[in-house]
Amino acid sequence: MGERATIGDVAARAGVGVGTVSRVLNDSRNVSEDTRERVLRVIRDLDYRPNRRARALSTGRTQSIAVIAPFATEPSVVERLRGISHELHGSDHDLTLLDVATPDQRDQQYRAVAAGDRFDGLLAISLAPTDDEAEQLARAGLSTVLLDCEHPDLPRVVIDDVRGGMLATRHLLQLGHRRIAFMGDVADRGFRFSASARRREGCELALRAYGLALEEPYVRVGPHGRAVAHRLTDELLALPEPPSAIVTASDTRALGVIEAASSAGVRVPQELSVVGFDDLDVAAYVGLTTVRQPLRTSGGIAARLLLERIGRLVGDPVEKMLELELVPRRTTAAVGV
Amino acid sequence: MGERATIGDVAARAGVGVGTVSRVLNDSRNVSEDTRERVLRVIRDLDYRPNRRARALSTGRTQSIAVIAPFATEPSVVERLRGISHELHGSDHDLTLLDVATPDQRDQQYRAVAAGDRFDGLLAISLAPTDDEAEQLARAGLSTVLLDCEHPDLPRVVIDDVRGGMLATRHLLQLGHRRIAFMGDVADRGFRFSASARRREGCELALRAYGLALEEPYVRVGPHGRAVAHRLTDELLALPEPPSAIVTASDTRALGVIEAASSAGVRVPQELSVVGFDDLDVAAYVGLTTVRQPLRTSGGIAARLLLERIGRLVGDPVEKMLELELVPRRTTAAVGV
DNA sequence: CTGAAAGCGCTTACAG
DNA sequence: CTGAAAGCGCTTACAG
Repeated sequence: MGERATIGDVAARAGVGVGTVSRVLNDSRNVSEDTRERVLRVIRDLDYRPNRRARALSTGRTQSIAVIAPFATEPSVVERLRGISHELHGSDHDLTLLDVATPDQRDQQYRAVAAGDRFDGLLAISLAPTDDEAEQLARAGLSTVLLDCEHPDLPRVVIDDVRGGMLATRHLLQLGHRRIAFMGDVADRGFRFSASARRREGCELALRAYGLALEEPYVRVGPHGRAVAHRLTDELLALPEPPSAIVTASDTRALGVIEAASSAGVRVPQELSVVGFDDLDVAAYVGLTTVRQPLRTSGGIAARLLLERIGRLVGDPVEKMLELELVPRRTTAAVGV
Repeated sequence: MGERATIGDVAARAGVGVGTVSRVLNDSRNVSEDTRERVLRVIRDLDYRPNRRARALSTGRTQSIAVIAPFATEPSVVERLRGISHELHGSDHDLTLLDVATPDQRDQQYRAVAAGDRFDGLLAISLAPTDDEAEQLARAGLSTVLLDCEHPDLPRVVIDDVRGGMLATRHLLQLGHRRIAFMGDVADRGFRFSASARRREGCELALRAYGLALEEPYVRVGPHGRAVAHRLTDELLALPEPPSAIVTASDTRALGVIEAASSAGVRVPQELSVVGFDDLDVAAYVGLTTVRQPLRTSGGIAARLLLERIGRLVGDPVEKMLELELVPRRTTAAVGV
């Protein structure tokens, strides 16, 4: 139980008061060069490191930021976390991961964070706060940045999901497709995801420009995941007039679509075109046509934004909009017949 | 800045001392039913939640566990983190992720954790501590569990990597392959990874049983990743007598091998058999023959083990050995010629 | 069963 | 420039 040195030990050994040691540690100025050096030497000799808990209690700052994320479901989240983690390195801030697997947990985590004594800042990925939650966070004085979700009062890093849906759909329209289906998230299972609904809007807008509508049987929604997408694809393929192309709200779903097509003996892209969303690593590998968004970068940008804001209570809720790009690969082709 | 209630507020309003409130919060016994109810009512009325920092300072317990992980490199780590996170839910413990991308960071993070005032426990993934570090951790009284790495003094959750290498190699030998190459990690870049070296040992043992040896040109090592594996495969294929099969130390590498073979016009499995390791989701999708290890489960088991040990200073260093299984799919076949 | 007090290891006015 | 002291919000012997 290594008996760690405390600030008192350092002070005693250096022949000064603890206040002076603290000043050397923080203030910098208002300490004579002599004293500073003596204290620093003792600190080194004793291998003294300030206790963060004590400091936190005293200053009200924790040096720790929370990330709320639907971790278990989306590989894209992992990319974002990488960007965040990278940016936090060397910033002297911990990253505490608050994993969310159910709507209940989502609510719980928001409440726990807003309780307000554990973190300096919050980064929420994909899980938009309610008005109520946003207010709680503000009241707790907790700097917050949203990533891949929105709230009018909070700074955020986002993409134009509507445009993303349009990009995917337009690509298919230009290839001659007319029977285009959309596969995405259920409206709202309590997570308050919004990206999928927006992408669907974009899909509808693009179709409308061609005088087409997104008919009900061509819209399939369900929880995220390859297996679900597989099942939904089976449904689409069983339709009297199956679609010739499917726009999906994520690469993971697109993989499920391809899998289902393959089991059903439907050739991609000859008989069915598929567009994903995200451009995960696996997309390049599989040759998936997709809408690329800068996942890792988005995490870095959000983290930097948060670090800038921590402490300062300024806060016009800026919005950083990241670029999208359609990446055509081998899962889309001109319409067959 | 919502003026959160403190234990003092509760005590005042309930007409008792703070010690009593604290007892209601913790002890349970030694408080009259009357008092307890009164205090609990006030706690509810004031929406009081104890300040964890203060509690931590006072008890020396942080309710927070650290996970050191080579996060940025391995998708398999993500699976493990899921298992850990799942197990921690409802345990009232935070998970702080200490990401490691370089050997320097590895050393830094170990040192920071061993400083000893921020965490109740440590879970180290794939990054074996040195004797020195293990001792520091013990001195700091920090409960530690290792996952996918070993130290004689610490409890650990592992697989038999040697056996894993044997399983993969034997499968190929039984298919008639004799020119078998191994592709894995460089000996040690400072991370202290050991899995790859063990798997290679297993590969050699299996070969020896057939009177074969693992010749130098058939051993290719490099940092983890698809791109590197691609390059190493190019080297192998350029050999005067290229291998007919490659055992890789991870699915990610196996994907790089397949990619390289495809670019080089070498058909898999007809001209080249490939075995991965891990059985990531993508393996099933791609049809990769691989050695399956229970990644997510391993995280859960390690987390549970850690939670059991936190606080209790007992500690015979148990070892939990998880099962391996060869999963034959479409990237291995009987030797061609 | 319960209150008053000391203590956890820091920071930060307040004097000087 | 520097020391002594109060305070951050808890827990936990110590009395009673």
